[in-house]
Amino acid sequence: MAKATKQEDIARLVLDLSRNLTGHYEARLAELHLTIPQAMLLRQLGDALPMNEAAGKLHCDPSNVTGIVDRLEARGLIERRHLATDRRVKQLALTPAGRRLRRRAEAILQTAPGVSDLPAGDQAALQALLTRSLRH
Amino acid sequence: MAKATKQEDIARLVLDLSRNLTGHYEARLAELHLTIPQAMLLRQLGDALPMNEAAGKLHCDPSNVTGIVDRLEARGLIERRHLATDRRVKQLALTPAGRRLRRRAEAILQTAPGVSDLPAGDQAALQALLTRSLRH
DNA sequence: GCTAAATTATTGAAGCTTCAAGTAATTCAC
DNA sequence: GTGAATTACTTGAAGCTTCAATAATTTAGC
Repeated sequence: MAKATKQEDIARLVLDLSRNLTGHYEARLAELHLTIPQAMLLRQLGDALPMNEAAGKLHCDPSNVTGIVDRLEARGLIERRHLATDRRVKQLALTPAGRRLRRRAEAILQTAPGVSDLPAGDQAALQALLTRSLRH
Repeated sequence: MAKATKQEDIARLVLDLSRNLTGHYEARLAELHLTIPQAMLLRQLGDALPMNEAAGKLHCDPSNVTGIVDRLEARGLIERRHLATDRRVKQLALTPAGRRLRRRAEAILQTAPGVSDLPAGDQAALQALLTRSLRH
């Protein structure tokens, strides 16, 4: 009776797989007492970054970054630095502790359960199809 | 420099595509003044359902359903009905207005931009690969 | 140079999400 | 049949998300 169109089925699969992945990342990052957005932010801080640009990288609103930074800063993982040349912007920079934790978070974000069990050929095919879907 | 593994790339693509899809649904559902979770809940209410089971269908915590139901009920789209045989459970049922809105929400949830632009053969291949990834 | 417009970060409101704790009702165990 | 677990729903806290509004600063126009 469902009469779901094929595109609807595929959309469901994408959302389900996405939920699986984020659930996995959540669980693994919880061991580091990090949330996904916090880890994603650390991940971007190879070099110092204005909050402004961090929001861009994270595909979220700048107002969102404020809270994430507040919590990471409270833990001493990052710090806000006033930029001398433009006193509006605050540069985000890792502390030594932040740098250490970032390495561990990155290792977690590099895994992809489910996907990693596919044979190499299938992974390549999947990558190509997803890329094409995204382009549209 | 990126040195990202292929599985990491694929995970990114899945998350990106998922973000695209939910962004699309959000925008279209906003025309009906519905959020995605609200539309998902309406979608499940072909027949009346205990809140309990609704939480299961939505893959979320029961406490979550309370708030979503509060808002839909405040708009007169659904109602809580006490079950006579077990006074703990509250059945969720659509009102006539809810039934009408549900049809419009379903039409939106059946679309899948990006995916729908792939040729039929690619769609089938993508569906197979995603299904296999989910099984692992 | 000085006003107007644009830009950066923050705050607050509303909604979703999870978890932990609490209440009410039912079931189980004896 | 009464006391103890179990189950259904709710509430509250903490975090993420968006949007709208605000303060501080910078840039542009004139």
